[in-house]
Amino acid sequence: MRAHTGRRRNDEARAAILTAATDLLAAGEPVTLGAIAGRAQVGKQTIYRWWPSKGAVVLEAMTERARSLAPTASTGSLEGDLEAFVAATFAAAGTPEYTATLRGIVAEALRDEHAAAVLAEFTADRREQLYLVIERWLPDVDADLAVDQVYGVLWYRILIGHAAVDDTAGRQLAATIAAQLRAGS
Amino acid sequence: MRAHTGRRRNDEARAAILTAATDLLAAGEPVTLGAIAGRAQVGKQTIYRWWPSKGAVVLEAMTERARSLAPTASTGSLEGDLEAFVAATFAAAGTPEYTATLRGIVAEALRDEHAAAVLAEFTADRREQLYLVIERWLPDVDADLAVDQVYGVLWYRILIGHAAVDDTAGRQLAATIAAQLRAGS
DNA sequence: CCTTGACGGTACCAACAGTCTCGACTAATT
DNA sequence: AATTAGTCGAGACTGTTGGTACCGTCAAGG
Repeated sequence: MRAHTGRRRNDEARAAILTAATDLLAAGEPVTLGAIAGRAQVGKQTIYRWWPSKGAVVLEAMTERARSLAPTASTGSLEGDLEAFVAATFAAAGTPEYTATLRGIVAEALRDEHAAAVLAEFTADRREQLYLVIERWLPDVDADLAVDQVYGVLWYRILIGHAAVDDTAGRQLAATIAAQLRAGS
Repeated sequence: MRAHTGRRRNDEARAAILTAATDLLAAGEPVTLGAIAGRAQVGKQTIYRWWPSKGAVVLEAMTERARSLAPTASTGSLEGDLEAFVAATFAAAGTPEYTATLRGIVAEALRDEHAAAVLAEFTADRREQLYLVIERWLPDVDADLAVDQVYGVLWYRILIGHAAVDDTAGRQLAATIAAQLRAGS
């Protein structure tokens, strides 16, 4: 096993590809691989050298962006923490660009197994964040169902589009879930 | 406006098309238009004469099948009715064929506006059924969020696949939602 | 028997995911 | 400095699919 030789991976290209992907998603334009490559000023092969499929690119782009939404500092109570986290999540996910992006991601995941795997990872990460918020106050409660209720309502509304995904909805749901968790402990 | 002349619509062809669509979905095979037409022994044009897009066909096929799942007779309590309905829904939706079908439908809806409209109608119908169950016992409660919690968990788990969608999960969720509704009334 | 319109079948088109090849470039090894 | 390995952007190419156009045929009303 000899050391690496040859030209190294261009990180600017990587960043440009991910940025192009999120830009297209957010703009509502069709996210084709040609469009990503064109906008990133990159050859298609450069994309396929590093990602197994188009869906994987899109999901990685999205995942990077979502890292910004982390649980905030404690507010002093389960109710407060939960409300802050869930409301922030709903408010962020409810913006038109973000909604379009999340829909696009599900579409990718449903026809590409690589993308599905990354989506599973992404959602697991999100659930874990919420679980941590709950566990801080109620370490012994089984919160799996409660967590699924929160993200279930979020994704369901995003996909179907029949009801609002916003700050207010998030607050209402958080209060409901908090009461449910307290009753179950 | 003259009366209708010419050959009439062949209802066998319509049925064959819808059956072929559900068969393919259930079998997990790729649901392409050519495959539907081939399996139904039908020309592609015959499909496009009656449906605006592939997604519309698939969704109509699915909707017809889902009509079978209706709310059952009352068991004597909110808790009982809710548990019966939700558990039956989860049990039905959790079977591998049905899960595959539902995923396929979302995939169609995400890239075809006709399909999206039909999916919106379909899910609205499902919510209405659940709402009726609740309203029978708690006519004055605002059940919108509770309904979304039920179907949210269902769809979320179906799409991500991280947790079971079965009888047991349905029962647990139904009990939780029933308690929540009682507390809120 | 003639017109109307649906039928099955198939050739066709455009868009797209993914592969392959090309000459140019860059970094480690010799 | 020369060699070698591996990346780069670019674009041609393949295969599949959704959707359209056209064919000759079949059924029903006038």
